[in-house]
Amino acid sequence: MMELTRKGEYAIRGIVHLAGKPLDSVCLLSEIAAAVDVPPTFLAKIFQQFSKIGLVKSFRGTGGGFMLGRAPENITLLEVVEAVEGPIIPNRCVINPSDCDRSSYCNVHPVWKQVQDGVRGVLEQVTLKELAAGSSKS
Amino acid sequence: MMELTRKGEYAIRGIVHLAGKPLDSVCLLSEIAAAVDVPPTFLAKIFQQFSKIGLVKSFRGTGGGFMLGRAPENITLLEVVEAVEGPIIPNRCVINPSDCDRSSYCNVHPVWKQVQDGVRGVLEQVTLKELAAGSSKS
DNA sequence: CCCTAAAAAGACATATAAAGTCTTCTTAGG
DNA sequence: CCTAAGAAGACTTTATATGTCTTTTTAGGG
Repeated sequence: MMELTRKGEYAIRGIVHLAGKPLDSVCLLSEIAAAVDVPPTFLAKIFQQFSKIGLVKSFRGTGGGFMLGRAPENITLLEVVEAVEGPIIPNRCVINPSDCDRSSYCNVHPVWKQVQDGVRGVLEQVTLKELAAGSSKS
Repeated sequence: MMELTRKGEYAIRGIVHLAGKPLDSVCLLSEIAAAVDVPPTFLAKIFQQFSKIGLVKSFRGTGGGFMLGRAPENITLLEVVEAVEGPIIPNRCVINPSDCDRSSYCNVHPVWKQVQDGVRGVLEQVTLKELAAGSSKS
């Protein structure tokens, strides 16, 4: 359980690759897709999601492509993962207690909250800069 | 992401209910299913999995049913969850590095390991005894 | 102004897994 | 040998993951 989907994995690979590029250099989606071995059409969807929330900037037309929306040290793994996978929710009742009609006597509830906080805490400490370090495959 | 499935949720509800019963009392599956509001046929599958690894003991025929396999303070939430959901694996490459052909230059790898350890650590600290406390709906 | 290169958007298709059901078999007690 | 349980496995249905395809929009260059 708790497994990252392909989408999440591809998302990380793709944006980490971009983060390894010189800042402000525009990068073709097709180039990224080839470099990280992800279906280009699928990666396109992912980068569109990134673009909407400003994790990356996109440029259309000739000479277009993508670049990071912020400096890599200011983008956390948590942001990347939640951008495409949605919020980290070990159990429905963590968000909306009313989803869990037994919440009044549910001792499991706080445990899931703890799991959620733990996972988010780990992912929040990691930035794209760290992840891109050493993976300079131009 | 990272969401527990229904199966996992049902599994917890069911075995926590059982843990709230007096020790060594045999409990009908149908009674448990009704009490925790889970489809009986589905819960049957879940308890069969529990039975195979000794988390519960089962008795067939007239007067049969289920009881906990061990004292509730000796069964952790981690065991329960992994029994039905499988091992906690945030990313495939955590288990088998060969699944991740870019592991040589993959800095994300240790992060997932940390997530895995964190989640397991939390779930391992919680026992059925604690979860059953206060939920004495006989 | 057109032609081409790119991303954006949305509909579509397929595959896998989750969620649940049904039927038959085995075991045990009365 | 009849009935009450759980065991086992096939089956169905639904949802989600994983893509693909087509059309549209945007921008640059001749």
